[in-house]
Amino acid sequence: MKFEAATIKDIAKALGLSTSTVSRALRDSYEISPETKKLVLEYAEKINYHPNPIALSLKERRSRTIGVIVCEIANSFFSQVINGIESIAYNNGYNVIIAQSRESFDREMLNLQYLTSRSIDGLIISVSTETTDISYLKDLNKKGMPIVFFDRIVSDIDTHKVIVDNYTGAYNATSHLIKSGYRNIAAISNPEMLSISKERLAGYRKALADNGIEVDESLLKYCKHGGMINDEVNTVLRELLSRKNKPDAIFTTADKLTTGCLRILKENGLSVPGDIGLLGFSNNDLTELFDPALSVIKQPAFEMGEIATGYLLQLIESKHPVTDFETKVLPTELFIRNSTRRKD
Amino acid sequence: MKFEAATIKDIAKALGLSTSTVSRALRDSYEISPETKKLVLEYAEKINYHPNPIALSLKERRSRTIGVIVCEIANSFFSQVINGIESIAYNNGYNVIIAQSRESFDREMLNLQYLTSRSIDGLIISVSTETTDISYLKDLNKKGMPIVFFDRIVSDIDTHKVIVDNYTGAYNATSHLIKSGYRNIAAISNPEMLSISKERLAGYRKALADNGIEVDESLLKYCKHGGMINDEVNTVLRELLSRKNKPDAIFTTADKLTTGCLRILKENGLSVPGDIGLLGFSNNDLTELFDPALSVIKQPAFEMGEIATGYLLQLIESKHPVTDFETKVLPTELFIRNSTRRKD
DNA sequence: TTTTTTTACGCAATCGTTCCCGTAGAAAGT
DNA sequence: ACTTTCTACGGGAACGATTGCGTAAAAAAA
Repeated sequence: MKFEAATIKDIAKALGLSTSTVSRALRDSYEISPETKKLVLEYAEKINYHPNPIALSLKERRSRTIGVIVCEIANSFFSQVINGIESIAYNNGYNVIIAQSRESFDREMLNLQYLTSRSIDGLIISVSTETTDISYLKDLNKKGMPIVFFDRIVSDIDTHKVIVDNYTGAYNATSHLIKSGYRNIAAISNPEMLSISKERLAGYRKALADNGIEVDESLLKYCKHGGMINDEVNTVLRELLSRKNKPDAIFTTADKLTTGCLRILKENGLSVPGDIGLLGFSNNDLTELFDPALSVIKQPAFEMGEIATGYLLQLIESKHPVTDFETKVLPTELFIRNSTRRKD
Repeated sequence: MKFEAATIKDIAKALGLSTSTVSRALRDSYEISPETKKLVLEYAEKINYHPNPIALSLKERRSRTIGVIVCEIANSFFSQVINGIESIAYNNGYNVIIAQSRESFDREMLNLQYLTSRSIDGLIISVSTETTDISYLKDLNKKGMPIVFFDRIVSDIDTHKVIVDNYTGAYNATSHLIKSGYRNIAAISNPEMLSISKERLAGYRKALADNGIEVDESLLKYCKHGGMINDEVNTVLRELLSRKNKPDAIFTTADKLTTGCLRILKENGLSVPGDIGLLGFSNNDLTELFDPALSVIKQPAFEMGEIATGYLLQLIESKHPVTDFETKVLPTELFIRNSTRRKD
């Protein structure tokens, strides 16, 4: 079963013209007489002719397609970013192919190879929690593949990047916790190698230090798979809650960790914020409906996608190799709700 | 700035062979001597050769790409379906292009034209709330484009379909509301033209009837844009709540409507289930964290994606035109939580 | 009338790959 | 020694569209 589209040849044959003439007529070339143009255009319309983009891609050696790799589209943050990406891409006649790494380096590599072999013109990526070996990305970039990083960036590759001010976001969030009376604040984070983890934990540390609270490293927990595996959040929470000086609040650095934490705290019969405060990064639109309504740090996800795509198209369409790269840093927004409202 | 990949010609030139020989060596043809094969394979590996899929697509007149149109990927149900689609597609060497209609018929048409002009081999679609004119889809199907519908199907086009038993799902949900003591049960739904709306409302009606409750048509409200516009949920809720005999429970037939309802009820200071019960279709994984934990009807979204893709690949790869079509009907699952737990 | 210019088209190469043919040269059969 | 059969490879068309170049015929200029 195959879908056969009309080609320029069909038009040429039907009208007794050459394919060149038809092609030129369709593109409104000055060398074609008005009558012929009219003839061709009308017939093309009649048989519903559309140029074959694959043939065009082959000829022009560009696919007008950009690849996007995120860990998962079911994550609100990433789906919002993707919406931003698509809005700009489609407006510029570009197509978007989305691939999910699911926080696995192997899957990320597979997707990367798949996308590049599919002749994408450029790549927008937020790396997985497992990604430490960036040689493939580096090679790709060196060979001329335009790449833009967002959110989870890698510092070693020189290209455009779009992030938020993770440090300040985490600093303000932690400060808010302290101001609310919490002292023994644990942090649950993605692996430390991740750029966002580093920055967010740095902000957390600084806020504690600025308020005269010593950083207790044993209150810092990492989830290797970014909470993709529910059990790992469970494990670190059990560790934290079995301490003699239990934390009175938890700061989480990722969406999945934030909601995962709340789920497990509730499953364990702990009341939030009664027994323990909770605040974390999350772009989920429904956190205000939670019990308790969650205090969260939000990123301007849609805008990040827009900016990243703007950067990428700039790289793709630049005639000369670009050597001057920008890193756009956007502000985060802190939403204070019940999960950090201490009853005292 | 352009990314130039190695071609078969590069190999041919470097080794003093013809492109035909290289091509055959790479495909392990019997007409090529073992020594030549080894030579070619090693060199190809060395320069990291990958066949250009665009050239292949042009030659084979298939893109190994399937198009997916949903209303939005940020919706849990659809992102889960997409995960199911991708898992099967990738395992079979197919690529997936996702497009969002955002409940707009115009956008759906644009995406449809875009995808077909991008030479997709097949299409998986759940139509928008606005879609009534299906002539384009019909034409496409007639011309040989393999199409599989899921969730929001159209009865007029004969092809494979994947749905859930919406009728029974809604029947059981409504029965549960009645058993819980609710009598004056309103329903908020997507437009009636949508297959799922029809079926779900039919289940709702039958459950009322079977329990001796007369269906009050004025308790049935429709949201034209499926809750994409927050205001429309607001409007219908205001209408319902300003009645003299207010509904004591609400049954919603779509994810966005369910969460939207809860948000507005809370904004209006109404307690759920104290003042009003709430139960609806939703595939959101976080509804149990809500205040109150939401009673929901879930669809086996991932499985639906898998099955739809299986059907589509079957259509694409079938040598002969397929005339015998299946409609797979999967069961829904009812989760009873606090939003329907009447305090009495 | 002859030459030049313009108009309006066709031919053929190109993109990367596959595949149907054709064919040297070696091996095998007579 | 001569014919036949393999073996191992090359030539070239094809997929659909674009585009530089060449060119008849018509129009304009000489």
